[in-house]
Amino acid sequence: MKRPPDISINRLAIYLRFLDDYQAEKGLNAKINSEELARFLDMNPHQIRKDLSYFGRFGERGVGYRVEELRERIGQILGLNRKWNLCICGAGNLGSALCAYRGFRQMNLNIVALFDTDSNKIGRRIKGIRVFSPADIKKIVRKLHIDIAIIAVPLDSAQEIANKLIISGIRAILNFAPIKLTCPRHVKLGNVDLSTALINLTYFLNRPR
Amino acid sequence: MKRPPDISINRLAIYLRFLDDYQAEKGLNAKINSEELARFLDMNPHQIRKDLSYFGRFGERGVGYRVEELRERIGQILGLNRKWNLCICGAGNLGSALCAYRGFRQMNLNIVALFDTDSNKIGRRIKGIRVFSPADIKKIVRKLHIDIAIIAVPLDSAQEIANKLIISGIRAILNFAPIKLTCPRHVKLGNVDLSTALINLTYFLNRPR
DNA sequence: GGATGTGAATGGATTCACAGCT
DNA sequence: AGCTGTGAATCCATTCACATCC
Repeated sequence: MKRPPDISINRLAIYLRFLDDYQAEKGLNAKINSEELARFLDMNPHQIRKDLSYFGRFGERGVGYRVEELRERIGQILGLNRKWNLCICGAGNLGSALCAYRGFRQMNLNIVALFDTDSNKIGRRIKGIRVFSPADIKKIVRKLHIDIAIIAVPLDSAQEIANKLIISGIRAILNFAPIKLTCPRHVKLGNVDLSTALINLTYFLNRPR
Repeated sequence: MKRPPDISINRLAIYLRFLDDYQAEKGLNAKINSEELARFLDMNPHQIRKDLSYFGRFGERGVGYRVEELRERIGQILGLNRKWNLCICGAGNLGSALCAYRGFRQMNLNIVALFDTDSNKIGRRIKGIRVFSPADIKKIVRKLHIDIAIIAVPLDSAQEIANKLIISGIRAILNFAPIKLTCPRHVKLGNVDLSTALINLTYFLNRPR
């Protein structure tokens, strides 16, 4: 059995979200097979089975998957059966949007602090989340046991904030600024670029047909 | 010469953004070769040359690339040498954040309308962008010649809004709601999922090391 | 000489097809 | 009988190596 590709891990998250909804609708004893699941998610059933096979055996041959069990086990694999504490750096629109994002809470991802340089915001709450000064990153990360930081600050301050996070002992950073951050090996770095998806569309619209 | 893979197109956008900045710093006659470019972007120079080769010839052998020319031609390929009109459906935090996102304006992507069901917002402006009722989507899309719509509404109303956009004659949709939208072939659909990137991190943190 | 551009080789991911279980 | 789980086959992307041209 080979090491699962990153992209399979992404897809597990998609399966999990669907199974949550499906179970909410169909109840605790719901069953589903790879073909139905594929139809719902507009995917290939072979791929779903292959993705799962990297992590173990989850179904009953001749029957399919018990939704509750599959949900539980994917949660375990993704580390979503425990709570994670997150902070968001940058209390602008993007930071606020992420604070309010329902998908996080549902996945056991709890935002416990915001950081912003704006002294009008420091000490107040946004979406119920307390705003701190970036000068206090180290203190707060330790005190609140923050595992993951999200960088939602402007381009120019992204690396500076990242450095503060790194010395605070954070374990992972998700960066929304359109820049390649440099980061030591022991801090896991993820990136989201909001504009590339859009530029893909302009490319397709621009092509002569 | 084969059809360029989608992922090469994404990378062109990354090259373009870098070249914009690089030219701003180094001036109109700047030159760069694939090795330097790769170093800046933390990539492999072979990959950069391969990506470019799908679309034509851009450099001078023995010299490298003239930044201005490369910038111009990548812009052409991606359709970013013309303006695009966008609308954003959902004037919540995410919609507002996207309105304020500097990266769009810089790439000739102009947000010209917001749509929201909240009657307190309709008729007002957010970040300088006028808010309209979703009932007026068809009228406004045509009047303002909107090419691309961004869906930043809650999960439950995403498909409904998508349907309105589809009948309005929109050409492309970028969906931020965590759901697979159904969409006719002639409307190009892109998806951005904010939580998968995060869940990738929890997976890595969760793995025994 | 020196860097591009590109076929060929390698490495990964997806799809297939069927053995293996229930 | 029927669906999972998985090696093998295919397909696609990345990396390499060098012929090519300024």
